[in-house]
Parts: sequence; C-alpha cells; structure tokens
Amino acid sequence: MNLLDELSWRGMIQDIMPGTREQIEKEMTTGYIGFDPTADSLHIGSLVPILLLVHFQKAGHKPIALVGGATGMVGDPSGKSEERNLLNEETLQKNITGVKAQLAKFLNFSPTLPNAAELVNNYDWFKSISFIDFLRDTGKHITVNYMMAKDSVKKRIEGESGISYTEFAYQLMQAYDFYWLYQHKQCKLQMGGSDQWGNMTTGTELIRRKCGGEAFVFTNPLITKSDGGKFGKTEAGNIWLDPAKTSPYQFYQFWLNTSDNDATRWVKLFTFLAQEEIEKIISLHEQNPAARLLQRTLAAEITSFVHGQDEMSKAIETTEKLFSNQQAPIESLSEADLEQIQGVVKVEIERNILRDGVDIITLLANTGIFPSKGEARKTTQGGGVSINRKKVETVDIKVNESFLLHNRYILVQKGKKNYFLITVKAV
RNA sequence: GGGCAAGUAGCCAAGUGGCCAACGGCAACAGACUGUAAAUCUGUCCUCUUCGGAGUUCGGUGGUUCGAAUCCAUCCUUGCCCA
Repeated sequence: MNLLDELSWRGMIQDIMPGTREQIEKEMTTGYIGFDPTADSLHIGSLVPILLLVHFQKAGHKPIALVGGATGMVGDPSGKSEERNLLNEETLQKNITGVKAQLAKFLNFSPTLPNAAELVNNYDWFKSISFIDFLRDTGKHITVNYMMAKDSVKKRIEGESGISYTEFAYQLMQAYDFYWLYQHKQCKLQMGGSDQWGNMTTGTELIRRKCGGEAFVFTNPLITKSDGGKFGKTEAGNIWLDPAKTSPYQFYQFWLNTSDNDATRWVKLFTFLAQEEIEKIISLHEQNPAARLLQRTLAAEITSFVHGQDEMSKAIETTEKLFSNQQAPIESLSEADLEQIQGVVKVEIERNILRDGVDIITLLANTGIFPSKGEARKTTQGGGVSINRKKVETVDIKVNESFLLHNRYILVQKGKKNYFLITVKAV
C-alpha cells in the first residue's frame, strides 16, 4: 500500500493539496512538520504529527522535524480565540532543548540512510534576518488581503478580542520557514494539523511567488473525543511524553481508559498495526467488549512506541496487580508485588507517626495525596477514598500500625483509579 | 485625539446598592450502575478549616455609603464608529 492510501485508511488525512500524491509517488520527497516549543515536553497532542513523520520515513521519504524556536517567540493565533502571552527567553530555551530531545527519539537520523531524518530550529535562520529585510524580501510577496482571508485570522478579526500585529505576522514566518526549507533542503511538502492549513498554504504561495517553485501540503484531522471533551486532558492535566511528567504507567492507563468509540478510531491512528490485524481486533472486541481488547492493544502499542517495550511491560504488570483481581483480599499482594509496583505515586512517612495513630484526613493531606485537608475530607465523605482496598466509611478513623501491610505499606485509592502507596521509611 | 460599548470564578454566562462566594450551562473531580467503556442518576466544584466557621474575589486604583460586583472618579485592556 502506498503512503497516502495507508494514511488515509488510518484517518490521518484531512485536506490534501492537489498534486501532492503525484509528487510523493514521483520521487523521494522531503517533508516537514513544525513543533511549537510551548512546554519543555511534547504531549500526546503531538503524537499524530510525530507518527506522520515516522510513516513518512518508513515509506522512504525524508522527514524534517522543525522546532519553532523563532515562531515560538511570536505565538500562533491558529485555534486560539485570544492573544497569547509571550514566553520569556529562558523558558523558551529550556522548551526547545526538551522538545528536540524527544523528537530525536522517534526518527532515524542515521547518516547512512539516504532519507535520514533531520532536526532543525527555525531560530537558526530567523536570527540573522533583519526586520527590514523581512519586510522587503518576504512581506512584499503576500498581500494583507490574502493573509486576512485565513480562518485563524478572520476569526480573530471578527471576534471581540482582536489580533496583534505580532500574531498576525506569524503565518508569514511559518510561510518563510517552508520557503527556507524549500530553498536549502529541497523540502517540497509540509504536513501538520488541520488548524495549520492556512499557515501552510501561505507557505506554498510564498514559494510560488518568490521563486516560482511548487510545493505541497496535507493536514491530519485534529483528534477529538466522541463525547466532545478535549483530547489528552485528565484530572492531572496533560498527558506528556516525558516519563518524568507522566509516568509510563499513567500513560498506559490513559489509553486503557479510552471509550469504545474513540478506541476504534484511535487504534488506527496511533498504532502501526496492519489493516487486517486491526479489523480482526475490532471484530473480536465487538464480540466481547468487556475484555476491552481494543483498549489493551491501543495502550500497549503506544506505550511501547513512546516509552519502549520494557516500560510497557512494567505498566501492564502494575495494571494487572492493581486492577485484575479487585475482589481479592489485599493480603494477596505480596511484599514483592507492592515493592515492584511501578508508576504508582509513592510517598514515605515516618513510622512514629503511626505509633499513636493519625486521623485519616491529616494523613491524606500531609502525604500530598490531597492538596488540603478540606479536599481530603470532602472526597472521603463522598466515598472516594479506599485504604487497602476497603472504602473509608467515616472521616473519624485513625490510621495506625495495624493498617500496615507487611509491616511497611499502606495502599491508598483516591477514586477508583488513582493509586498511592504509602511506605514507612526504613530506619 | 473624539463618540459608543464591553471586561464577573477554568470557559460561556446571569446579577445592576443589602437576601451574593455570586443563578444557569459546559468542562473537571468523586459516588452508584458497569467493562478501569458509554449513557443515566447523585454529590463536589474560590482558598483554608478544629466542619461551627474564617479569609480573599466580580479588569486596576481611589471615592460615596452603615453596606458596592452593582453608584461616582480615574486608569488599563478590547471591540465598533468618527478624525
């Protein structure tokens, strides 16, 4: 199956510029995607673009991942109803470093490959361009009328928060990126989220007007949830690709909790499994939805892609221990089981705290499981806290040494899915 | 520079002198039901709390008043119109 058929079957193509298919089929094509350094780690919202680059490279083309060191200083108005705050340079620098390191993990940069991936930072070319040069060499080629017709700009102009000149200029910068890559890297294709369509086509326009070149773009649909919620957000915030921010276990859990509706679409988007295989899994899942085969497959595949085989196995193991046998008495978890649980939030306390017993609320707040006593109390009163798999019925109980499993551990559940392991400090 | 309008909790959005920590909706979190699903129902949802309360909010700052999100002044931000 050729690249575009593959991508379109997976639901990864939203809009595609005429001629793109011919270009890709004609020769090894260089294509790029830009990533904004808005945080020091990418989150799962960037996964589709990353996968796009991976598919692209697998098909024999040359991928370029661009980090927006320069554009990140300006702020993309696309998809934003309001003007953004500018990041300070220190933060930005940290973000660029973080994002670059992550992108580097997913692509093959081996110099022996004819289609070795490349990682670029647009700050490298923007830093030496003067404002006047930019106005004369780039601004002159694109009319304001053209720029204002873009959806992202139009929305802001028609809306009530307006758009600053700075953000208005963003699309021109992105267009210039494409032009620069076209000139220096023979890059003829830009990919990206469908909210980028406007910025991307300004790029092809600039290339056409400035040097009569022909370049192409296609976009992937933005990921939505079937219930209309935002993709990739949970109570704890974003799901990050950085294991220090979102542990592989939490990462795995996120995907495991996908609803049936979403899982069907996502398994195509986020895994590399072949079409027949996926169809088989979907039909098996439909026969026995309770087994949640879809979610398991999805979670295992992505976790392994992002964090590696080992971390994935550990995440599954932990999941099994915590969830597979909910009814089993807590004592059935061996010391080794508890000790080896990965990714669950662990807190340590001093043994003497338990000698006299602490009331449950204080314990929950002091260990950081809850941010304040008030919240600990509210959730506990609402039946949302379990200790050693037993629901806490009243807020008056005291926790003492008799609660310890294997004389060392207390397993706390906040809600059904959030586990914490309190460990007594070894002396 | 002139005229008009707007700025309320994460978002949308009521309130237009006391009954306001502020109607309602969304999102979020928890409970029940389930399959760690969806839908539904219930509770929580500014902060802290010894659960009795306490503290800080309605763009900023000053003022009027016993009392202000609500009135006045001024400043800031945004939109529309005029120059």
